[in-house]
Amino acid sequence: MAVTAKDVARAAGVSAATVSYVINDHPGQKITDATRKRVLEAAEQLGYQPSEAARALRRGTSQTVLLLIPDVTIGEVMAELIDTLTDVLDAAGLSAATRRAAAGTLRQTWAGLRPAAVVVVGPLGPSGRQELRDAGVPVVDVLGPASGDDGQEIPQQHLGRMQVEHLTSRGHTAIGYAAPEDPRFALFLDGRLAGVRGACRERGMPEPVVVPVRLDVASAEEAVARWLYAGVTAIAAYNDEAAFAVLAGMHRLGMSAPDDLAVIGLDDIALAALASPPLTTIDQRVDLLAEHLAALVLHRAHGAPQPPAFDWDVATLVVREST
Amino acid sequence: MAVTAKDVARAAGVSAATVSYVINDHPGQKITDATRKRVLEAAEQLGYQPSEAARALRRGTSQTVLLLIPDVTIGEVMAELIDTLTDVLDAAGLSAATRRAAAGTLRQTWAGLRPAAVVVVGPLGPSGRQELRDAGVPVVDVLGPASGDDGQEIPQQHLGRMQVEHLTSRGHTAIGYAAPEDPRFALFLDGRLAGVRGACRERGMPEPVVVPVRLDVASAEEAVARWLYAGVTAIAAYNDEAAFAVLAGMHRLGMSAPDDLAVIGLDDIALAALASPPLTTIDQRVDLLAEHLAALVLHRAHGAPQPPAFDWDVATLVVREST
DNA sequence: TTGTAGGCGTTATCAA
DNA sequence: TTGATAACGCCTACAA
Repeated sequence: MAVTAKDVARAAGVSAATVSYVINDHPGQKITDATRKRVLEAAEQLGYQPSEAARALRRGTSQTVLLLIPDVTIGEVMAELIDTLTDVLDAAGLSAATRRAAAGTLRQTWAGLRPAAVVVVGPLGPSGRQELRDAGVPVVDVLGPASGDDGQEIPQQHLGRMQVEHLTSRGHTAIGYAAPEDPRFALFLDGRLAGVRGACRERGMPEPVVVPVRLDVASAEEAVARWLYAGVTAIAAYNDEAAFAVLAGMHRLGMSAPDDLAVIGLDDIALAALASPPLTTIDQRVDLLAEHLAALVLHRAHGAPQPPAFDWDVATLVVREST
Repeated sequence: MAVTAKDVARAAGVSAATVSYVINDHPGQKITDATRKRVLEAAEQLGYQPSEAARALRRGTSQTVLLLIPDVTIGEVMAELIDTLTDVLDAAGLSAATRRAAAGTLRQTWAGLRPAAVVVVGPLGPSGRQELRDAGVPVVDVLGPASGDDGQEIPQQHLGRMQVEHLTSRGHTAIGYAAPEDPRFALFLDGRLAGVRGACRERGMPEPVVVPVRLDVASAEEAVARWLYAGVTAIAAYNDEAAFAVLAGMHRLGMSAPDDLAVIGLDDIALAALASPPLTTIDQRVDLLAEHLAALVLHRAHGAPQPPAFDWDVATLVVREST
């Protein structure tokens, strides 16, 4: 059997209530140093850990933060986001549980858990958001302005814009965009592409030539051919993987970056430096974003001080040789 | 306020106990169809979800499965493992929570949670394992025979062996091994390398020339030079990323696979097909492994039928052009 | 077939 | 400064 507060109380010669006071540093409770010491020692001795279940029942809300993630194969970047978030929350005594946003009814997903907060990484309709709000569950949003005042926006547009800025700084005036086909990428794709489109328009450049690219050479080869036909001289890719595909397609056609076609990726995955030629890309610093989101959760759920607004400009251009 | 069983009971004109019977299909309880219907309708109507906290408190154990993962940057494969595991468990009504194996005291990590089971992906000393066993928490192990009878073994050795088998089938008799430097990879590296060594020995081949490789071109270039000097004609890499590094190093030296040096990776990440040349590798089918682990958890924690032993031979050689 | 009551471990209120 | 007690929501003997 597990060690309970009562066991500790008995060992320390106090009541269970006192144990609770000591363990939680109950504000406004005066505990003798001697008593405190006896309790802590007994707890240590017995390896006491308060039952999360009982705590949650009593407090009406658990210490679990629900991470609603999109229904896409998890890439390196998403993994890092979840990972960092999990670690930081863990350090604050919160435990993260991930669920696919798509799985089952939304209500089913959180209602039983009484989460301390929900971090929305994937899509979540306004009705779902309202449902959560009504239930008093803090919602922290990774995406989009649709989330309202407590939402935070990954400026996906900003990322697309940065890609175009770099390409034009290299003298390119007609660019193509390598977009993944799977509609489940739409979540981030829409923003990034809008940024690219906007940046082109502002500069008086023609619309970007958007071509779907799968992660195989044949598909990429075809895409490259289309871009060439359209007179494009540089490609912005949805992410580094798409950029790899473009490079592979070019390679197959006997072309090489940046002379035949310049390529810029997005994410700066570990392999980006190993591409041939090494891939110019953008590091969106998802680690910093994760820390910010965690701070936001702590603020909304635990009354921690509100973190300063996130500085999206941390995204960093990593210039290598493909542009 | 959250909807409780009592609310449902009131709405359906029955007692809370009856609600519990209906919700849980309590075995050996006869409930009138009319009553059952009324209860289910009321529950649906009110959006009732039983409190996990109260359930856990009552049953003495939560519905959470703890995933102890190694303290390494999460790669595509580890992400897929965690991801699949989370999904399958979720479908069975269990929720997965991940923790770095290294974070804090082990006891601290699980004791409060009263997990339904612990899946050990990372390292876990025998004392820790014993502690869990003493507490009656089922342990499911991804790695190594050290885990005892309930542990499952990823045959890391088998994977290394497969690499060598393929290379020898291509006529190579002297091979090199590309090993990541970070000691935190030791967990899997040791097994894979042992498999490579064993396979070489069995075939009367010289010991593999093990060279550390970081994910940058300079490091890889140096490694390739050392292999050439040692008279090696083929490289087995710890994983696909290391293989990419080797290819990049060769490229820089004006060499190309497989003529100058053959390269085989491990994992079959999405980018493997886009390497130049496309990377021969091994798909270890971590998705199937994850499903098996989940079945094992369900068996040990929920009394589900014991799954058949996992067939490690599902690992599949993916032959492309780098060998 | 359904209802009543007790207890799981914790914390908050109130009394000592 | 500390202790007794009730209540959080659920499940399950047992009683009706």
